[in-house]
Amino acid sequence: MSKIDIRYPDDTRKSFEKGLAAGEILASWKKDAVKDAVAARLNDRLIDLSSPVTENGTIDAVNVNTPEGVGVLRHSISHVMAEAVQELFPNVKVTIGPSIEDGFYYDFDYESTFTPEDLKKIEERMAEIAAKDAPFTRREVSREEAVELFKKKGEPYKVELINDLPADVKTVSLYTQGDFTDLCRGPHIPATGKIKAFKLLNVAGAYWRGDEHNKMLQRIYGTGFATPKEMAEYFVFIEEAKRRDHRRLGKELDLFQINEEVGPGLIIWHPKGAMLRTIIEDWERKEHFKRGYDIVLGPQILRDHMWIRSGHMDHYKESMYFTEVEKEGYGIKPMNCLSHMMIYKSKIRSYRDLPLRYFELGTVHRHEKTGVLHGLTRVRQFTQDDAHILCTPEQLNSEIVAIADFVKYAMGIFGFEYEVELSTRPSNSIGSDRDWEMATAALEESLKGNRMVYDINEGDGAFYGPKIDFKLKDALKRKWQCATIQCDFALPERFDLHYIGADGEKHRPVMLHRVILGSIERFIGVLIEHYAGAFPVWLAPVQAILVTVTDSQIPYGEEVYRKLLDIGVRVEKDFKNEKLGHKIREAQLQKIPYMLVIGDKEVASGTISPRQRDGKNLGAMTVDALVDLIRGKCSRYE
RNA sequence: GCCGAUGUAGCUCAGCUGGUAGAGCAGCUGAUUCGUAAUCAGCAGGUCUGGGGUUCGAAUCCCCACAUCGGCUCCA
Repeated sequence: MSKIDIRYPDDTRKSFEKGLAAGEILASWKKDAVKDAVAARLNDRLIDLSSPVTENGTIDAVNVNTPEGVGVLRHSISHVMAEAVQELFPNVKVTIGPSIEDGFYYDFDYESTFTPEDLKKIEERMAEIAAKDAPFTRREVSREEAVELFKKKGEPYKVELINDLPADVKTVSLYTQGDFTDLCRGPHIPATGKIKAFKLLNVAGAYWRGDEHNKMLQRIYGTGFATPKEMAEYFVFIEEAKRRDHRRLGKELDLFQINEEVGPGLIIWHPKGAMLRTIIEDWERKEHFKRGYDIVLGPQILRDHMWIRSGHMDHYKESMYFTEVEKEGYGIKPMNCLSHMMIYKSKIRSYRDLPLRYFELGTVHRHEKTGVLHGLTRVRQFTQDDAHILCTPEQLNSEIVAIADFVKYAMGIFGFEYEVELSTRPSNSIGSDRDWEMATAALEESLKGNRMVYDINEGDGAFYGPKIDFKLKDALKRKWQCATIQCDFALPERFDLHYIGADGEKHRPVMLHRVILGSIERFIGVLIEHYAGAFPVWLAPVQAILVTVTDSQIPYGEEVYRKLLDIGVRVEKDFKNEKLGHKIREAQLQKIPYMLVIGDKEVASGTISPRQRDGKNLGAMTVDALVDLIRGKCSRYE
């Protein structure tokens, strides 16, 4: 037997007989190294604790309290769920079951449907399997052997998966626990006894291999944790997230409604929501002027031939609404770019004019499929903080960098963290290969030049060009695209845009489509959840509310009210015949930043006593002092 | 669009196996005039999402539509 040399994370080294199990190698390093371990990492590869180690390298334990470790645990729980499901429902066909953020799922093909009672039964069966402490065992077989095995078991999906593996894959690995064997890369926990806390959450439809042309399977979602305590904490988080849900807060704070009678995906902004939106839009206009944008406005409907020329008719028709005016077909705009290009085309442009930056708070309509609508974040009519920048190819990079800076600044203002993705050419696209390469390279170089961290999203670009997407997360960690920068060589070509260069010749400009907040509706949705409805003073639709202790202070209260309104403070009054505690509570539930208490003392001294939303009492102060306080909190945003 | 669940007063929700609808909060009226998260009493409020059907009788059972919720696909 030959020897292997092993290095541990603390740089101690040992040598072992080749083929010793990873778990044993770890155990001989530190006594408790495998106590919380669910797998091992050998040279950056995850393996089972029971896997024989046959090569030199660095080894470490993967503990269940790490993100990777809990992923292994959840993946193993999904196998246990599949075992339980097959025992309870023998004609179910298994497909795939990975771990995901916060849990796991497994997709099954089953002619009937799983009910909540079924989930309960499955859960009980899983607990029994866990109690058995059955070991997970791995074996490698040839792909032919695996195909035979799954054919015999009557598992066509598994057979399809194996058959679709690349030709150079000669063997596959199988994992067995109890009587259940699954095609799986692994690794897995040593035995089902490691499963201490799990819960099945819900059933949902999911297409086989994520393709809507394929059969719809039934996906069971669940979650699992190292300990019941961690799982309890997770459910507390879920409850908190539900309290932050913008659809709930939108109702409670009286910001907006979506009315069935009016139509799905259409937002009706109530006074407070409209105020919030106005504040954001005013801020945006100002920020755009600072950065050299021109404000423009285009019509809501444009003749069909415009959409034919742009390619929307070929590539976007099913998402558009159409209408007819005097027998002439019109398309309701789903994007703002066409009008902006017509502005560009309205006269001859010189290279000296570029870049031109046209900004519009443009309202667009998109016919979203019914199942995708979601509060403010996925709607059928929305307003974009849209701009189109027409520039020379040489100016592209600095313009993209400037936009990325703008995004960074804006997200800083609202306190958002975000992720960046570069989306490349989709299958259904217009434009030449060369233009796509140039456009993609321009975006990528700007990201790299700015040392931004980003992921690549293959084939997810717009039909006219690649894009950089900036994604924000909502309270339930769902990601929403807000800002985006799209590089477009195709539309300037289609609309024959040009400028006169220094050489006196015509040249083609490049167009950048970009939004900073994206859809204002969506952004506000995410913003509501981000602040849990407790908006900072500069954004709060109501900044302060006057509350009287008794009716006798009403005349003074009215005086203060008029003064604050006049100064421009967004103030309300609550002079109802209720006890102070009642009014404080109502203002608190409305998350108003300042409650201005007026009792006899305040009337006598010509003051108000502000109580902050956080419960802190600021004591009596003059109205002027309060105004200074509020203005101080808003100054950064003016 | 697809899969599943849900749809009762302005809001949150009860309403068992079919026997003609109930609470809390909000609203209105009155009493009370009170110092930092709910004062008391009374009143009013519903074609039980809509449309068909089964039945002597439907909020309850069946079918269809619409909407919402959770996913899938798609997407700002």
